[in-house]
Order: sequence, then structure tokens, then C-alpha cells
Amino acid sequence: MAKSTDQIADATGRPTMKDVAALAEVGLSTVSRVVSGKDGVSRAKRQAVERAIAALGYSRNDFAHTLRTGSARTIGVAVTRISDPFYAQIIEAVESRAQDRDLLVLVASAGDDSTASERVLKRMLNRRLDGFIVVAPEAADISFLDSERAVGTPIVFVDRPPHGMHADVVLVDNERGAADAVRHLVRVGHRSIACIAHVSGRYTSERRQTGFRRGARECGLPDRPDLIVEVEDEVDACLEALRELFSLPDPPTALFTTNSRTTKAVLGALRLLRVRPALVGFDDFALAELLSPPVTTIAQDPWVMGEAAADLLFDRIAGLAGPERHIVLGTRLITRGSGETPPGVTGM
Amino acid sequence: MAKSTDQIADATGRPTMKDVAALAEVGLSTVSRVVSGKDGVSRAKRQAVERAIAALGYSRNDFAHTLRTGSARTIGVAVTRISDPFYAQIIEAVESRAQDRDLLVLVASAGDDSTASERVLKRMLNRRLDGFIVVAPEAADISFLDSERAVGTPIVFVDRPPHGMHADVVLVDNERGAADAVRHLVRVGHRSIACIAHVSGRYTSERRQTGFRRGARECGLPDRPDLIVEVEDEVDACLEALRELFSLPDPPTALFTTNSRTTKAVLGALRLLRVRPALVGFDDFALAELLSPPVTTIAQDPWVMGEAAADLLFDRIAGLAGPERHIVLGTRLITRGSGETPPGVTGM
DNA sequence: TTGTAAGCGTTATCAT
DNA sequence: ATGATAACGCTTACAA
Repeated sequence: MAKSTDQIADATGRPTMKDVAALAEVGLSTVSRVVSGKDGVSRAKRQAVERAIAALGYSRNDFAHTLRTGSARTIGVAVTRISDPFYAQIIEAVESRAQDRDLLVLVASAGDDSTASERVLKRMLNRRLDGFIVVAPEAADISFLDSERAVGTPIVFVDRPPHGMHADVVLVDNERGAADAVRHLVRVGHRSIACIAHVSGRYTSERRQTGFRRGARECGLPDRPDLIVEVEDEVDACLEALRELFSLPDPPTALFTTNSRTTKAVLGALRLLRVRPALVGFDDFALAELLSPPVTTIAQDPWVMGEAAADLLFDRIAGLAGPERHIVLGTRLITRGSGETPPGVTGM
Repeated sequence: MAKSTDQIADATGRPTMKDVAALAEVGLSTVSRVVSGKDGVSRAKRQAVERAIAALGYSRNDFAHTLRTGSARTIGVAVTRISDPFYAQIIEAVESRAQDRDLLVLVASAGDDSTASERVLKRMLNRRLDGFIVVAPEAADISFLDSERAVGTPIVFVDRPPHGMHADVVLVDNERGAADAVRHLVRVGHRSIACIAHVSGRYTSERRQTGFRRGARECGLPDRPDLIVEVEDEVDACLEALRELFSLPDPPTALFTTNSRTTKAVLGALRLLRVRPALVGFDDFALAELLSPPVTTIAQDPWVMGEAAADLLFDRIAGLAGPERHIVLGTRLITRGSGETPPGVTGM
């Protein structure tokens, strides 16, 4: 009743190729050829088909198409948390690249939980994805992804490499970035620097701790294990950690935080204390320059990471063989002020 | 070579139900029954099938399943920009609800552009989505969505109603929220309040302007069209707008901004000026409480919006008929300080 | 309880 | 250039 044209329809109410063929008075394969943009169809028939398509409001059923051809023209992106701006930007970058190639993007927030994430990822895989980009939950056992790869689905990991599995991956140079942060703080005069590391996020957090230690060593700072603490990214936890740090006999004059969520929590905690240590955070975040003092960060570029992952994936989809590739992107120190606080100013 | 088990396979290299049936030495329909969790299968055969499934690493081809059953168990979410935290949270809320029902979520950043967004949305629709949640680009003509609805795909709009189309929609009470902002500013003593509205985002921006005017009127403020300006959400544009506002004969002592992107741009611009007007922004954002002064906002809850949209959609998918529903959610004034600046302090 | 067979809407093969 | 016809992998009467 919606359209004036009489129309037969599929189960879901939509016209099918058969309907188009009937209306255009041509064979089914001719319609298929037109729809798929193949040539070998006379002008006359092609036009008849196009008219019928327009009249019926026909559009191809992707499921039938995929069943037949094997390719869904869809890639999947799974992250641990869509609403984290860092992951959101990765997704947007991938999506933008995918649109260029007329690919659809299936997205999932897998969370950190092992069983839930496995369910989600497996469900996506049932979709016979052409490729998969994954920020893997670190707690989860993702060995099942390996058999998926074995069966031919290219998978690219982002942000952290999969545990015990050789695969394409896009990372930033966490170690070097963290070392840069330390070097910067030492340059402006600090000798006593604390590292506040996020407890979860095993991989990145650990690499950045390692970088922190290496940076400190290279700058000739004494080894101070008491200045390295692991916290949850909540204000309360950070507050407690800071209190302990600043009641040490030789308290830090500067802080390094291992990711932006932790940086934010630390900022929230600092607001409740009288200390104003220098601060450099790994991972840039919106509004960092509007805080007072503006926050100095080690920036990674999620957009570029997403693009790199997508490009790598597309190469694999196109059939690129060869050994797995690790793309390691550089980080950038953004000096904004919080890292400049001279050591003297600090103190409880 | 990947598995020790001999395995036949589909075109893509994966085992099919046929393979499972052969290995388990049962009929095809028995396998189907087991896979779909239907009963009426003897323990013995069920176990044989399960063993075969495990041995082959079989998983159901969703495309074949969907082609046959008609439902893709997939909903679509289209927003204008995934990396905008507001939309990212809506997506995450929808996704979380979808996971409860074992639905997959197809996500797209449609952008603001008309032709591009139409292409993206149409491609999603070819997927025979069970339902669609859309934050529609305002510039775009989305009348084609109407025919999609006519053919039976439930669609729920979020954040703004579709232009010239009756449909389910989840909104916040923009007008009231904006009026609340004005009332708050008047309460702390302001009489001269400017409204800095985002030029794009027609719908929300206009409603919030309307609310601003109504609030001003209800508080007995004089009608001051010169205090309402429209800007792009960039620092430069805001800077220029602010300069003009503050060179008026009777400059504002307080500002109201119509969305968080604009609020941030205005904050960036204010930093370059000597004025420190009071400020209330529509739409809350991360770190608002860490700025100095902390920013007072009219908060909308994207998570609740996403959940409401998802629930409404699920009702429709389940067959709920009846007239379209408009769900209008309230907003919440979060007093943080930037809205408390007494009028006297301001001035160029 | 179990299996056979007929499609779902599309594409690919093969005659014409 | 065109059109039957046979799959693609799955579900679902209908038989047995």
C-alpha cells in the first residue's frame, strides 16, 4: 500500500531480483548483471531494469549476495570500551578508511571480562568478516582468534600485541615515549620523579614503566623502586597513593602517569592536596591545555593508529602474504606547563 | 593443515553443517536442531554432533542463517561522529543493551554531509537490519528512511527528530534545560547574559536558543537580541564573537553556550582575553570539574538516551504497534563554580 | 526422534 | 547478449 506499483516481495516485505526481472520482463541473470555493474547487457534491457529497480525501490539483499560470493564486505573492530576517546578515535579512523572502500564496519565493546568478550568476538566472527581489527582485552584468552586466522580471516591487533601469538600489530613506542617524559622532567631540574602506573592495561602499563626506569637510569637518577606505584584510575586510589608518595623521606617533585585515565584521576586527587608537583602524562587528552597549569603529555595519535591498522588489514585482505608486521609509531612530547614546574615549588 | 582433523569445507575454508553431519553420522536437520538449541534430539546424537562441532571447529554461517530466517539479529546505529564523546556514549549504551539480547551492532559515522551520509545509511539498510537508531545529519535529506520504515524496519531517532517525518524519537528537554541555565545565572545576580549558539546543529541549537529567550523573559530580563550570537565551535570564531560581545555598550557579565564543543571553544577563547564572565554550558563534559573555575553545566545523560532508544527499538522489533513515541528526558544543572562568578568581577 | 527435500535471494556456469 | 539452472549454507515442513 506504500507504493502505487503492485509488488510481490520477499518474506521481509522487500522486492527481490525476481520481482525486478518480472517487471522489466527480462531474465533473472540480466538483472543480476545490471545490479552488479557487469557489462554485456544491451542498452535497452539495462534501462528497463533500471526503471524497474527505481519503480520497486529495490535494493540488493546483502545476505544472499554474501552467501553466494563468500565476502561480506564487512570488517570488524573490537575495542575494550567504545566511549574511551582513544578507542573512539581509532574506530572513527578505521571507519573512514573503510568507507573509502565501501566496506561496512561492525563494532563492539568487548569489555575487559574474559567470558563476555569471547562471546562478543565469536559472534562477530560468525559474520565471516573480511577482516578484524582488535584491541584485545588483556585478561582474556584469545587463542581462539588464532584458529580464525588459520582459516583465513586477517586480523590486526592495535595498541597491544596479542598474548602468545604472532600477528600483525600496530603499536606506539611506549618505552621510548615514557623515557622521553623522564628526560624532559630531568631537563627542567627534577631528580626525584614518581611513576604512577595504571594497574590494569598490563602491556602498555608495563612497557611504560620499563621506559620510565630506562629513562631514569640513562639520566643518572638513583634507582628508586619506592617511587613506582600501581593504582586504579580513580581519584580515591590516586589520592591514597599520592599521600604515601609525599610522606616519603625523599618525596617526588614530579610525577609521570602511564595513561590519560590515570592522569585525570591524579589531577583530581592533586586538587585535594596542597602539593603541586610537575606532571607529565602518557597519552594526550582533550582539554589538557585548558587546565591550570596546562598538562604536558606524551601524545600518541589514535587516528594514525587506526589508519595504519586499516591499511595493514586491507593489504592482507588483498592477499598480501609474508611474515607478520609490527608497525611501531612514535610519540610526541607536548610541552604545556605542568611539566615545567621547577622542583623547588613542590612539597607538602 | 591447521587442524589434524580431515575436514571438508565451504568456499571460505570453513566447515559447514554438512561436514558436521557427515562426521557425526547424522542428518543435516539434526545438526541444525542442535546448533539452534532446539530439543527433540536424543542424548546420543546430540553428543555426537557436539563432538563433531568441536572437532571441526564449526560455527554457524550467519549469512545463510539470516537469508533463511529473515532476521539478521543486527541493529544499526548511525551518528554524525563516533569520536564525539556524547555519541560514543550513546553507542556504548545501545551496544550494551544489544549484547543482552545477543544482537550485533553495526556502527557508522555518517558525517554531516548529505550525499556521503545517504550512501552510508543506505549501505547499512541493505543489511536488512532488525532496527535502526539514527542521529540524523541535519543537512541531509533522509526521506529515504521513511520508505525503509514503511517496509517494516523500525527506526528510532535520537538527539533530534527527523525533519518532516513522524517517528519514534528520544530527546532531552532542550528548552527547559536552557531556561534553567538562565534562571541559575539570574539567581546569582546576572542581568546581562549572552547566548553563544553553535551555528550547525540546527535543531538542538535552536531549541536551546528558544529556551534561553524564554528563560530570560520569565526572569524579567530585557530583550537583548544583540546578546545572541551564532558561531562555529572553533577558538578563533569564538574569540571574535566574544570581542564583539564585550565591546558592546552594555556587555554581558555571563555566558550561556549551547553545546559542549562550543563551551570548550569559548573556554579556549576566554583564556586569551582578560574577561572572566560567568559561564554555563549546555551538555556536560569530562574534566569540567578540573578546570578553574570548574565549569557549571546543564547535563544530559547520553547513556540513558542510548538505553531509552534501544529499549524503544526493541519494543518495536518485538512488534509494538501504536503511534510514534517521543521520549523527552530531563536535564540536570551541575553547579560547579563558573556559573557563580558574581557580576561585578567581569568586565574588559 | 530422525532424515529428506524445498526453498531463502543471489551469482556463476552453461547453453542458446 | 540472454536466460535457465545449479549451487551457496542454512531452516523447516513433511515424512518416515
